[in-house]
Amino acid sequence: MELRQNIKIAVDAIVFGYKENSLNVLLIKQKFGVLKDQWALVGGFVKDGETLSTAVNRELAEEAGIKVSYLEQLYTFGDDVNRDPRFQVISVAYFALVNSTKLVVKADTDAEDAQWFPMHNLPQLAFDHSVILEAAKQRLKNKLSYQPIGFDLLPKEFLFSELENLYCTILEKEIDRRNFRKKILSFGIVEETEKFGSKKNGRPAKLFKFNKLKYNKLTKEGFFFEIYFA
Amino acid sequence: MELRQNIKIAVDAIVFGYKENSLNVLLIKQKFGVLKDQWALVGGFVKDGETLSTAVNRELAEEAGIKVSYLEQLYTFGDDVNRDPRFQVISVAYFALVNSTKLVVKADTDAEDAQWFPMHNLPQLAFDHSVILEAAKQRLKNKLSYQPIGFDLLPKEFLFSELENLYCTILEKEIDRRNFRKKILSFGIVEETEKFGSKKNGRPAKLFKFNKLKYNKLTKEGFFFEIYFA
DNA sequence: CTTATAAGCGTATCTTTTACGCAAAGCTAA
DNA sequence: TTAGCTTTGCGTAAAAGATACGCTTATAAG
Repeated sequence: MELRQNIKIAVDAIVFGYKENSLNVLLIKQKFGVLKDQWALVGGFVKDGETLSTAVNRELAEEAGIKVSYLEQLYTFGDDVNRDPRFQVISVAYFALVNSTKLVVKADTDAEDAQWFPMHNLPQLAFDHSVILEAAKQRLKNKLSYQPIGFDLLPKEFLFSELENLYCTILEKEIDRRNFRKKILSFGIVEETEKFGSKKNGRPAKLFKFNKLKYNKLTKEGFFFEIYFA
Repeated sequence: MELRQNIKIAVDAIVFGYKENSLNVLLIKQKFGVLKDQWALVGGFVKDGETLSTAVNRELAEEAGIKVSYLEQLYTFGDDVNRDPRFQVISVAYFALVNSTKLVVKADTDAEDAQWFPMHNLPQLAFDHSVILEAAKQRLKNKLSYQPIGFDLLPKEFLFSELENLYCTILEKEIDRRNFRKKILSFGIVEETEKFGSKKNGRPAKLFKFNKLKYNKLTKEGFFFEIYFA
């Protein structure tokens, strides 16, 4: 079969990180090529014989040297034929989260500069990357309410106030501290440890951890994680 | 920039229809080519300069001659390099619904045979199409509970019992008739008409219709459609 | 006129959500 | 040492929503 098709396929990753009440995205600035001196999402072309997953993971490793704690396909962007000025490129975007402890990226891996930007202070982005980023932000906001992905943004052990602030920050909403705690604890998938976290003032707080195994077990039994607040 | 990439990009559409307590999928059987005599999803390769949306709509028109009432991107399948035995093909799958009145497709549009199959009696499918179909079924089940897409499967005017049976059938779950009705009506997005539907026996039932405008308006104001039942 | 069948309305009970009050445990500074 | 500030952690009353049904109404068939 002969098939002349000159469409190229790329993958892009939107990597979110959370630290000190701020949601951040990982962006890279290439020193050469068309993207020279422009901030862009981590990504690149898929190689022949490579799967989509392999491609994103490779780009994440090559361009940012980062290990993500959560990764899922977001959306495939191909309704703007001129999204790349060079030629027609379809981009399969992936949504990724990293543990806040890994938020300091070793920059300049190869020929790139990787840097975290707070969501409320973004630079100009290349191509249609701001559109893709907006879609990712929406996905994050939605998923936070019906899947326990917030834990992928926090360290293994965290304070309840950190979890609560994460929800408030990302959902851009006020949540009653006491009801939030009650709801989360009622699920039985977050357990308290013996350790205490350090804070400047106030009563010392216990560290908690997410029991993923228990979550998976409960999910199989029909449990449904859900956090909605007025 | 030189870029040798021999990956081809295709679109596939999973078209669902509902009629007489049965969820159906539209499949086509090509009379020529590699797919000769095999049932497959509607789909084909994207043409140069064509957007993804344009491609699906074109395939839907060409291969099935059908107008869908709902269309959204489902997922991009590209993690199995050999999903197509000829060469590496990445498929962007779309999820579509059609109004039950259009469920009789004018077959043999060109060189194909389009036919509706009930979900519980499917033929062998080409490629990885059964995997794609399974993903679509899951999407349908999920979305039904938090978006009013059920109406896209029914005629403009429908009986409450039809809507209820649609939910029971697709969710494969028993739902209390009276509570279901109460819940749906409480949203204020389904209105009763003056007309009555025809049924063999029992008390005659009013026809209802979905007020999409009102739904959109309410959604902007923060309304959230949600139907979960134990 | 009786029976069968599905539509349509109402209500009591149980569960969940929401809105707060308040005590406990540490830090800081007078 | 103690008063004042801050954050954690627990509890509870009231409001809202979900669930489980009972019962009437309207038609067709026999």
